[in-house]
Amino acid sequence: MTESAMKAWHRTCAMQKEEVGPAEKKDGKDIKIATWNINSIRKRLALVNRFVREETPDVLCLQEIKCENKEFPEEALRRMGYPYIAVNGQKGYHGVAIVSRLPFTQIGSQRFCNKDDARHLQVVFGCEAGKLSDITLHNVYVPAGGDDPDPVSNPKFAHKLAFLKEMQERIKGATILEDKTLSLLMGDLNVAPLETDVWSHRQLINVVSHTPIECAYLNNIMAEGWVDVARVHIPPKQKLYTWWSYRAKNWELSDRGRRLDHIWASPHLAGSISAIKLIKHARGWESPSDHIPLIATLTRGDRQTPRSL
DNA sequence: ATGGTGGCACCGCCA
Repeated sequence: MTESAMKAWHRTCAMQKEEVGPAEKKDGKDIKIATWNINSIRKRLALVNRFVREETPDVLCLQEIKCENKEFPEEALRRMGYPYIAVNGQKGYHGVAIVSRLPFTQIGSQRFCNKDDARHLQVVFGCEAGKLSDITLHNVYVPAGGDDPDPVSNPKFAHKLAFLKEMQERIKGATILEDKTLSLLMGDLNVAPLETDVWSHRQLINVVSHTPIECAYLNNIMAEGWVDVARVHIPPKQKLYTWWSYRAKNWELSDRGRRLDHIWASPHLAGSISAIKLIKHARGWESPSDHIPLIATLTRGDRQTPRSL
């Protein structure tokens, strides 16, 4: 681990000691921001509807929508209460979208590795003018990387590493702690960085998603100014998964999961995240996605700036 | 030790 990666990790640990936690009282000013790899939006529209009725997120980042922009079910999502919709779609593969109750002031997407893959979408939205500055939200779908963990023989793994490298260069939270940037980065990052992010560290050490090089690359991105918010709220010694393979006979019983989906915040925003929730039972819904939704609750104070670290 | 499932496209690809 590089020195800066170490610092990023210590930021996460330092926050834990402050017990920024779910004990915090809701006052109606909370914003809930969710991420979910839906594995085809058209196939699972009913599940999205169920999720938003049960959890009422204000903003929802979707990955693997697997459709072109014009096929995205915008009208249905508007009826679910999301008038603001940003889509970066692609026929058959990948594709990301952000649907929101809060208006966007900016929408954009970045290309990675000189490919036309739809793997990124960024929006800026305000949180009640004057109370908290605008938040930049990145929705990312990192390439899975194929099966062979060798970038020489497996171009998909090489692409994954190159993608992570570009992320480190181009998507920064806050490089120094004094930087008051308020940013969120969430999505399917396809890397489970901690030993407790996989069902067996020993058995997955050479399996794509948990190899040392990917974990190092992910830590290097984090070192550019991100806090792993899920691990602020859920201790790193505790097992935590967001994905269970379709191939298991009984996903729940065998419990061979991995934490591939992440919620990161820039340091000055991380302190305003009052809760992280994983909707594990969504994996057991009828015809489910292999990923579950994650929700971050952002508690807006009355102060001009959020609580700092 | 291997193969197991799923979505979309189009008869294989990607996950």
